[in-house]
Amino acid sequence: MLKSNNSKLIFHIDMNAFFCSVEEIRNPSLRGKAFAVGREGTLKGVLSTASYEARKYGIHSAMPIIEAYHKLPSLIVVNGHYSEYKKYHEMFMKIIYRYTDKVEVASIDECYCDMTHWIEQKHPIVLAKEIQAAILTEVGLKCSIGIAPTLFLAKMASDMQKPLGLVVLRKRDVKEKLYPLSVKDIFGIGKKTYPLLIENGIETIGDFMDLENKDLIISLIGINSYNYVVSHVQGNSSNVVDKDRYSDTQSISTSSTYDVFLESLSNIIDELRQMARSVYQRLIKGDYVFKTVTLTLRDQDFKTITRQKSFNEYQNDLYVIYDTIEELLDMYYDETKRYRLIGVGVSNLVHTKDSFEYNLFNLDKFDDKKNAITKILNDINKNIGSEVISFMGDKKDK
DNA sequence: TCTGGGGTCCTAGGACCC
DNA sequence: TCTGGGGTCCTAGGACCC
Repeated sequence: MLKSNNSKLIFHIDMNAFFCSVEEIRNPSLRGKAFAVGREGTLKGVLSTASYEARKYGIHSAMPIIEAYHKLPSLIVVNGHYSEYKKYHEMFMKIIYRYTDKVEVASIDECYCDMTHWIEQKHPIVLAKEIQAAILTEVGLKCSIGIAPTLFLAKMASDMQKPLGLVVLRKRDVKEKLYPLSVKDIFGIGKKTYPLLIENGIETIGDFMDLENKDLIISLIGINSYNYVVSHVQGNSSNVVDKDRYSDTQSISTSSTYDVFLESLSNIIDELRQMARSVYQRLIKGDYVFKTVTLTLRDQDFKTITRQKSFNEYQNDLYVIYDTIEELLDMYYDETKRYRLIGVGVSNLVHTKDSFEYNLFNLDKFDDKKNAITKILNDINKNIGSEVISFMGDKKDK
């Protein structure tokens, strides 16, 4: 049989319980125990990841800590160490780059690889086992690898077996292997859409693909979402691994939830300025300029509003962020409300060198200013080292 | 049970222009 | 006594992901 020229060999490589696995390496006494990564010594907040042992008790990522303790009072909760996770990310990625440079990094614990060029030299399963073994022996991490002709199917395949899974999913396997799975296993079906489908009797991917349900599903989620899912499941979605997919940042933001409600305006302004500095530092580090500043406020009823202001020209000044945030706060702060979360963001970003107006009018001043402000920021933030962990495991962990 | 943080993308409505 | 229509930009909200 002739093989299509476009046929590709895509791997999706996914670290198993990544944060917990790193914590086990750092502290081997955690091994085999029911533990989770979150915030030590508090009942507020949610978990980032749960160990496989903890998952047996129904504990998963994004679960409120108090609820997890309810399920398992002896649960161990440890603080996360994000900079460590980044180091381990670099370590396992280095191994993957030995095999190909056609890699799309999807998040800190997973990536897609185009392995098509290996077909003549090595059987895909042999190749995948080799990579798994290298990551396990050299870094100490277990991963699952999904092998398929498209990115979507490869991701579905890597989810099917954990830990150290290795699943091949060809187009002709879709009916047998994918159709029995729940619709919630589809990338893009989340906690709003899933119940909607279930209420209407659409429980499995097979139900979703049944043409008899087509009109019903379109009435529930719209034609665009319907077509999106169908083409992905059929294996007609992208097989292009795009190294640069996430290289251009669209927005930079920070936000924080407070244990006690923020009551005074001056208090809120202080916190927002601190956040503005942190956003600005990342902006400078990425060498971006911005056009839009966004303020986020969430009140005691969990109602969230975002208010933004855009400029006609690209901006690079910390004080523009300060002033805009205060302006927005003046306009939209409601003193009868109590706020539990506040946040600052910038968007409409371009790289400094790509900003025409910017180059034209401000470039000569830019480097001096940038260096001066970076130095000030470094001084200000020197003593702020505490790390807040904010990353969840994969969807299966939830 | 009581709901983190940092992102992306999509949609809908209004303003504005021709 | 009727009030086009397409394109684009902006804002706000929301779903979803890890």
